[in-house]
Amino acid sequence: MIEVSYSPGDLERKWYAKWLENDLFKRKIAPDKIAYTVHMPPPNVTGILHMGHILNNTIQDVLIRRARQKNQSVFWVPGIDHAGISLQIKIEKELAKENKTRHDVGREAFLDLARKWREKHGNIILDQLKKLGVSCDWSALKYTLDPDYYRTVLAMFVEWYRRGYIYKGSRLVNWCPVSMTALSDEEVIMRQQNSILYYVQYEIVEKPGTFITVATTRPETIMGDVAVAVHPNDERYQEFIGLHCWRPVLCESIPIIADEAILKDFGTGVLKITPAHDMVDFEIGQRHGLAAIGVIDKNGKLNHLAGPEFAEMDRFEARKRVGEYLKENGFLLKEESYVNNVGFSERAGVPVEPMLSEQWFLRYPCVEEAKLAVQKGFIHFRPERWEKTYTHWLDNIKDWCISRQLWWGHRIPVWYRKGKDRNDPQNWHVSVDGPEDPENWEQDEDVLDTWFSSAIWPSATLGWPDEGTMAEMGFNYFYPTEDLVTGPDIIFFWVARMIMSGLSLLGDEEKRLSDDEIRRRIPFKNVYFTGIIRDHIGRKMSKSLGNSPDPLDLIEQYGADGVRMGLLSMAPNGQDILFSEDRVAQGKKLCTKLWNSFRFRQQGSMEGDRSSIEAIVTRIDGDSLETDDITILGKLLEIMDTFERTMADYEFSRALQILHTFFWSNYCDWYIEISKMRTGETIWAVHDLILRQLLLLFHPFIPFVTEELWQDHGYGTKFLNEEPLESSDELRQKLSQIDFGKAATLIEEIEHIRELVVAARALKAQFGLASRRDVKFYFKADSAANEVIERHRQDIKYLLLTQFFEETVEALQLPTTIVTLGSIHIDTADSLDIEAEKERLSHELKELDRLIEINQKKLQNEDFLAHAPQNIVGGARDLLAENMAKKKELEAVLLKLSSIQ
RNA sequence: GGGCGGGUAGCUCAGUUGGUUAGAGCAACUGGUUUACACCCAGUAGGUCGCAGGUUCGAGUCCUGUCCCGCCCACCA
Repeated sequence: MIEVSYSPGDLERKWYAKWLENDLFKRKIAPDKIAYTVHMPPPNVTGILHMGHILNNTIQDVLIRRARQKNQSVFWVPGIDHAGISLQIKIEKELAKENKTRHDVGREAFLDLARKWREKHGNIILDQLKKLGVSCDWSALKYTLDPDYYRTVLAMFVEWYRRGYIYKGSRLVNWCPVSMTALSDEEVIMRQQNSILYYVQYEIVEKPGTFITVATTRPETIMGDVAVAVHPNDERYQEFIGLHCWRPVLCESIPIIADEAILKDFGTGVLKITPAHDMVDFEIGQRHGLAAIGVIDKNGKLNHLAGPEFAEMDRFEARKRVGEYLKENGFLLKEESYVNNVGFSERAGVPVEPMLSEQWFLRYPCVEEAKLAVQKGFIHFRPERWEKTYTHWLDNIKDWCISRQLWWGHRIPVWYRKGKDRNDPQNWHVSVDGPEDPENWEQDEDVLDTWFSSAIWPSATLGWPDEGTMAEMGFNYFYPTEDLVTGPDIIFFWVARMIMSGLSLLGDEEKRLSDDEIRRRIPFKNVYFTGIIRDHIGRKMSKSLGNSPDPLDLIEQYGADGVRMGLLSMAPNGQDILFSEDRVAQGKKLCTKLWNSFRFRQQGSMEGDRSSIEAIVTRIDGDSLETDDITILGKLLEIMDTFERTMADYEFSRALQILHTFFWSNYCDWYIEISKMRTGETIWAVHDLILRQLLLLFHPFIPFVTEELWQDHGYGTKFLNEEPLESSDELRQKLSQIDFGKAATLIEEIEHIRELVVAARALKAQFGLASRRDVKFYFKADSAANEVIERHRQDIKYLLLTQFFEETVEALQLPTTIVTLGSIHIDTADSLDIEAEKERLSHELKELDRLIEINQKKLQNEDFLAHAPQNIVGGARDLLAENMAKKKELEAVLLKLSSIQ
């Protein structure tokens, strides 16, 4: 017997421990079964659990548990990411408290600190996930800096280097002056800024006293100007092209050139060219063979090339000072405020500095195949619209800067011969294990972008490229994986790169991959993009806003089951999610209701065998079955079908809605109430059938409470998730002794009874008699309807809480309501306010008239009759007839009322 | 500048290939402890489906235009 009240905390801890003890989540290579694999997006070691994790992992757990119910061999691979730049910043901050930099402690000591931090804090988020009930195979947990994973990442670098996709070059990259490293384009986020547009005059060398005016937001880079450019067709400046002008700061003569890239209608149409500090300028500089003068250092301060007046000055301070200098010396024509977009470092939150530096780059492999894989449906995105975003990115893809000037991460496996030119590949050694004579070499100081290491995640976690480990992990069995569940914000960072990596590396280099080969190499077949969780007014959840609830608090308060249920119910397909704690509370309510429905069940005899469907079915006596039993079972089979369909489309909240309505409205509010009138084993067996099925259907969403009820109720000896879930057809087979042939008409009959009960209750409520039990009802119906009512008379009386529900042959002078089966009168026992009643009925009559008019109009329309399909026309006719009949009844009652004065 | 998503009841959202009288939950209001459940039950009220055209016998659903809100991409200094 279960406890009186449902309290999730203890039972959730209990069952998670038991599941782990019994290796319920452990993968099994079972060739006779279909493999079903999912990779958990590895959270960062520095991460703290937020609502996004909860949603994401709940969805995965639902998919995984469903797969177990379908008797598939399941492998859910958990992991954790070393979070390169993020943890490095954290450790540096800790050092800063002691006034130290990483250079003070040295590389090895620094890495030790980071490792220790990870050991201490790195598993917190995984422990938090366990509270949610995630059923992943913890024995397969992979960390991106595990020794074998580390080697795999290096092997990936070496292989791509060997194939010619990785190269080293001096390019203008996004530089973060705070983290002191290069960043990829994806790590730069554009933000709107209120800037100042400075109009600066440059005097023409050949025409003293004549000026050309440049508009710039970055005066601090003027010292790096090597030219001034205009559009070749710009009439205003034709005479100046080919001449020179004086650079206003650090005075020097620089050429005036023409280039198509200049926009005539922006600012003055004149652009200052600073190749070392601007992407466009860099390209123009390349085209015109101009030098690049870098005046800003890696720490964001100006250097000696900016001249003694500005050297050592911070770039933003310098912007102000140069502005003042220009003003004081008469170069500044005017300044105006101006809103522009500036790239910021995602992690450090400061503007990035385009900086010329030596970096490693990846030319993406298999770009075309990656597009095809999705276009041809080998990989299916949900919602599908993300395909466009994905394809658009691939169409405009640029080489990826993969080197980072950090220490925490996978160190680039390139060695340079000591004392030789590092830029000459003759002096390079590229391998996983390094040169045999390490004393003559020094390794590249940089590490790889964290996202580079996670690009190979799906196959590396399954043992690739080591054949022994692959066999042990069951690579050929579990790869390609089935579903990936992730946020659309990392579609470029992670999803696209995993696809390209898999396509490129899981086989030899080929000019063009065949469709079969693409299918073999892709890392996953479906990508489900979740929505982003926002607060109740649509703002992104963030620490600084303090609008993000702590998931652990929620779990404490509502149980993991409640949180899972609540979150899924508020997560429509592919749209952002407005968080509402109210929904979480509702999630818990559902669990409580389920709990209480079992307490109702336990009031009945618990003698009968419940250990299987077959056992339950043998307890059913076909002759004792009533309309309500067949109806509820028929309804169950019906919703199982729609449930399956919506789940197959990954429409979780809709599927839940279907279950919820069946359980709450059909089962609890109707069937349980009706069955209170009944006795005998058959009715309890029907309850067992329904409850058993409900536990199975609900289990993937609320695993804990369903397990508790399953075990307590004796539905089986195994764990609930080891029990297969029948399809509705299989269940129908097992219930073959029940005649569902007439279920459709029975459902209609029950609908009519329900309509009658609802209407009669409403009548009772309208006259304020809801609390009274001695209210008398009369009904008037034709003979067919009378038979139906007679069959359900006891139920009706019970549901209306009345002892008196009798037939009358003529309309009575009592408050009345008209339903399909006939008219219902209520005896208010008080003297009737005839005028009020007439008004109430007239109001109802008006509504009926409106409905009648709609259908009459339709049926009088010849075009409608000619074009509309038969069932629609028939439906309109039936409806009209039904409403006409009701109207006739209503008018009869009204007439009766009018006859009494 | 380009692309995508959204605008349906006070709030959050369903509404499947156009087809019977546009739904649910929450909130509001009314009444109720009847032996599973007040984390409950019964009932009431609340909508010109952003706006304007069009196609159609029929439009929340399809087409065109338009206005808001949100996101992504993009080198106008």
